[in-house]
Amino acid sequence: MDEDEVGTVDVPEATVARLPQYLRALSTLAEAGLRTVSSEALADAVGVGSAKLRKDLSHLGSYGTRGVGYDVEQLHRQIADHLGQTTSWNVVIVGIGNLGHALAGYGGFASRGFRVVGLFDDGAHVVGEVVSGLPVRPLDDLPSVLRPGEPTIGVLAVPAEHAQVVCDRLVAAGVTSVLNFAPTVLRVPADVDVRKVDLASELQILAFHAQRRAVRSTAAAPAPTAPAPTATTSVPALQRSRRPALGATGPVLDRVGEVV
Amino acid sequence: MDEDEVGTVDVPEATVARLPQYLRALSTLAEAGLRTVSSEALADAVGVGSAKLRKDLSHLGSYGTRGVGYDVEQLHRQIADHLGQTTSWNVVIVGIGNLGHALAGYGGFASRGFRVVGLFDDGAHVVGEVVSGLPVRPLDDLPSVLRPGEPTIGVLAVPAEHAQVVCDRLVAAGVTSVLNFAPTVLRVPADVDVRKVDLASELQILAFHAQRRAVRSTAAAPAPTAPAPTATTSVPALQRSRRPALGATGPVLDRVGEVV
DNA sequence: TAGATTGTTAATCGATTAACAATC
DNA sequence: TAGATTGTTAATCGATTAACAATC
Repeated sequence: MDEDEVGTVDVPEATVARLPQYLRALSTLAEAGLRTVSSEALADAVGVGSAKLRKDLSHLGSYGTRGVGYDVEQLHRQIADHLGQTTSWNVVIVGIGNLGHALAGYGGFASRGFRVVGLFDDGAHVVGEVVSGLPVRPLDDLPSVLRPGEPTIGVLAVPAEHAQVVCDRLVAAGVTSVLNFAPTVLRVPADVDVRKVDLASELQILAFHAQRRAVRSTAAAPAPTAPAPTATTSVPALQRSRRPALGATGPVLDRVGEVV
Repeated sequence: MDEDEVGTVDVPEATVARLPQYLRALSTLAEAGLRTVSSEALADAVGVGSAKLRKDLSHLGSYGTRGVGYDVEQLHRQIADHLGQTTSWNVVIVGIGNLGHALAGYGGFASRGFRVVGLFDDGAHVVGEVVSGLPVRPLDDLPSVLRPGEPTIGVLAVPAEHAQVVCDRLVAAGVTSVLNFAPTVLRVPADVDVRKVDLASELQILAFHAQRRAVRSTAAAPAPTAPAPTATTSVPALQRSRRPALGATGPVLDRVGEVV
């Protein structure tokens, strides 16, 4: 560790993913009038351990003051710098369906320095419509909106079937950062960065854990000697689990193709 | 590894997060008429290494056939089982703003076995409105919609300021799985499972990497002996990086409170 | 039997955590 | 100086990966 310039030192991915949370917590603290904060207090506000927080900050070359803590404003600036929050980023949204619509109007983007500068869709019924103050344009207009030299993030909110094609067009137009809401794997050149948000997956993961809790609590029941007692007998739960076991409903088959 | 019953063996978190992707890929393969698939091919479709896939499946106690591969339908059933996809899950959405609206109409939920059974909001202007076929009800109606015995997932799409209060009410009503779209840390009892989706964070993480690429490519430029050449001279890029350096725009401060 | 592909082993890597010496 | 809190070290844990023996 020598140079301290932003972007010089390597920051672990897990740390990067937490930086936005720290930043947000610091904003809240600053608004509350706090000038200084300890790793303990900040970590707490974000719901992580203080050791992890300090480790994370150490990757930024951040300097707190021993015995005192961190200067809230300075640390905020430092993290914002690392996240590129000093620059305003342009965002284009492709696919103005249900979700694209919502994203176009999402206040959380603007407040963190992201400016939605273009909405795109090739559906005849949407093109031309004005959404959140911006006209929906055909995909062909992409190049005219993407100013080379201005960093632009592409948000993909199209159905899975179209995701790859649309992504290709974004890349062709010079976009190198893509946020993909379609449940598909996108193939992109090595210099393009793709992040994926899969809403249904999130529910599926929750369901996995919930089922597990349910099964566990059932499994913990003593093997019934007589015919099993009625429905949901209270059972010695293992760790977590308050819900009764799942009532079996008809099987459900996964389908492809639907999104947004 | 003895018993093979779903929910018995421990499955690593990283694996759980990939199961929905495998499931989806298997659906696609099945639709394409494939009866059998090798770990190589399936892994490929999901964008992971085949070793990782096989390791993941081994946690489920899955049995493929050496020399042959996996039976597409059987593997699909097996994973669906583990994910609790055999049961239909109820979902309630709280906060019918921009995002809640979109989620209520999101086709990707239904197709994966999630049924939206209730929409809630306390805003005078939304209550009573019908969204995607469901009436928006006041939060007080929560208990009447949540059938004890039916596993229900709560989706939080309210502004950050209200997230904790609303979450408390969900928990009080018996919800033990929460998907949180508000950029706040939720405090919940140990038996409640919370997952968070922070849309702005995703952009921030992309911005971090993009900035890094930009800085790197600039840093790789030979120290100019004469006054630096104009603007974006082509520069020996390190690995990735095609974009010019960021044009500095005014600083942007983070704010709290806005969501959805 | 020969070829293919699994399930598992062992090595490696990255992330988390607790503990503490450094230092304000 | 005494108390507080950082930044870092070292131990631990979990996840990834390559390689290969088992076996269809």
